[in-house]
Amino acid sequence: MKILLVEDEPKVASFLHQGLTEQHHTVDLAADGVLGLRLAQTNSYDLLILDTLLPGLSGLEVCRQVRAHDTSVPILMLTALGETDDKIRGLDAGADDYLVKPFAFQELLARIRALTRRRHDSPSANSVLRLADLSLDPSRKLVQRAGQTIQLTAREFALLEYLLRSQNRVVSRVDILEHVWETSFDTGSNVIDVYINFLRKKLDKDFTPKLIHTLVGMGYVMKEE
Amino acid sequence: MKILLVEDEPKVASFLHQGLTEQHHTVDLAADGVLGLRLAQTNSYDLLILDTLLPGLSGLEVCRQVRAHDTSVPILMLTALGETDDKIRGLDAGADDYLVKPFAFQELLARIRALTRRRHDSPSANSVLRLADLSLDPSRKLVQRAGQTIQLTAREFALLEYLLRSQNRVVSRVDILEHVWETSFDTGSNVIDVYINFLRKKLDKDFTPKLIHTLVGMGYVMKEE
DNA sequence: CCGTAAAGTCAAGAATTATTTAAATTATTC
DNA sequence: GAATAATTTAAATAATTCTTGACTTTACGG
Repeated sequence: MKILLVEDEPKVASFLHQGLTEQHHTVDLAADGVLGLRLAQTNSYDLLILDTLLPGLSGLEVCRQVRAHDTSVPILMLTALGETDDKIRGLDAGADDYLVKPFAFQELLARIRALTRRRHDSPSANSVLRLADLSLDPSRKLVQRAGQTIQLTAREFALLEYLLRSQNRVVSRVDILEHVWETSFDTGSNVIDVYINFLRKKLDKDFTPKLIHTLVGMGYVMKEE
Repeated sequence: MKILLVEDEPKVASFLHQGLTEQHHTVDLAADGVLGLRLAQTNSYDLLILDTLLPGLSGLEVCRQVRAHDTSVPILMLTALGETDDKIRGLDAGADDYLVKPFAFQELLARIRALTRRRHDSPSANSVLRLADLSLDPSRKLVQRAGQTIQLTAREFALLEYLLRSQNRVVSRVDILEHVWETSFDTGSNVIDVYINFLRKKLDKDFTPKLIHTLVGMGYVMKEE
C-alpha cells in the first residue's frame, strides 16, 4: 500500500516510517502541512496519516482541503493526548479515524487494516439494520417497530445504531461511551443508563418481545428471545 | 493486572515497580534475562515489560523465546536512546510496542492501557472457550453446558473464563485473586471457595463428568476425566 | 482412626449496580 | 432572544450481587 505520512516530529516520523516500511508499505514522508497537501494532491495514495499539529498548515486543514477534492481516500489523524477536542474536529474535517498519541504501533496497524478493509466492503455501512420486527435505516435516519415509525433524537439514534450493529454481543458501558459519546474516559455519570431507559420506553415498552437486555455488571445486549 | 518487569538497572526497576504497584498492578521483577524468561514461562502474565539490554540474555532474545510458545501476551520493550535499530528488531522479535528511555511514567501507563485494550478485542480474546460439553462465549457472555444455557453473574463469569483459559493447569487461590479479583492481597476470606461452589452448583451438579477439580493445598483445575 | 487443616455450605447483611424520575443545563429553531 | 427540544446531571428507589463468618464436611498425615 502507498501511504502518505505527514508528521513533523523526526522521532515519531522515522519510527512510523520504518515500522510501516517493514510491513511492506511504501511510505512518502512530509514534515509540514504545505508539502503534505501538495503530495496528497499530486500522487494517489491508499491512505493518509496526518498529525494534527504541523508547521505551516495544520493537519485538520490538510484534511479538509484533501476532502474537498477526494472523498474516498481513507484519512487517519494523529492527535496528542489532551487535544481531545481535535478528535471531534478531525472527524468533522472528514477524517475516517484518529489515534491518540502515544499509541502502540500494533494499534496503528490494526486501524490501518480496519480502514482499508472498510473501503472494500463498505456498502454495509448504509444497509438497513434489523432485529425481530425492529428496523433502522442509517441513511434515512428512520426507525420502525412492527411497522410503526418511532421518533428518536440524534443520540438515541446513534446509541440504537451502535447496539444494533453489535447485536447479540454484550457491549460494556465503556464500549458505548467510546462509540456513541466518543470519549473514552468514564465521567462517572449515568447518561448511558438514562438513554437506555429512553430507548426502552420508546421501543420496548409497548412491544414484545423485549429487545434490550441488561447483564448486571457486564453491560447491555440487543437480541431476540 | 499481573505484570512481569525485566530490568537490570536497580533505580529504573524500583521506580517502575513502585509506580505500577500504585496503579494496583501486581509486579514481578527479574533483574536478568534468564530469570525473566523462566518467570515468563512458568507464570501467566497480562503484560511483559522487557529492557533490551540485559545481563545474561537480551530482552530481544527473551521476547523471541516467549513468542515461540505464547503468541498472545502483550510485550512492551524498553530501549535506551540511540539504540534505534533495536526498535525494528524488537518488532521483528514479536514485541507489540516499545518505549524509548527516558520516558514519562504517564506515557508508560498510556501505552499499557493501549496494549491491554487491544488485547480485549483481539480475535483470540473473543473466540469461544470449550471443555467437554461446556462452552463459554466471551462476547455474548453466554455459557452453555450440554446445550443448556446457564445464567452466571459477572464475577462467576469472570472466574469461569479464567479457569477455562487456564484449563488443564492448576491455578492457585493467589492466581485467581490476581486475575479475577484484581487484588494480590489475601484478605484471609473464603470468597474464592464460595464462588467455586457457586460454579459447581450451576455447572457440575447436574452434569457429568465433573469439570472443576480441587487439589488440596494447591488450588483448582478445570479438565475432563 | 483420630486430630488437624483445608475445603465446602449456607444465610444474612453489606455493597454494588441498575432504573426511574425530575430538574438543570445546553443546543436549536423560529 | 424567547421558546422548544435535547442532553446531561443528580438523587431516590429498586434490584441484584458480593462478602462474610459461623458451621459442616472432607482430606491427609501420623
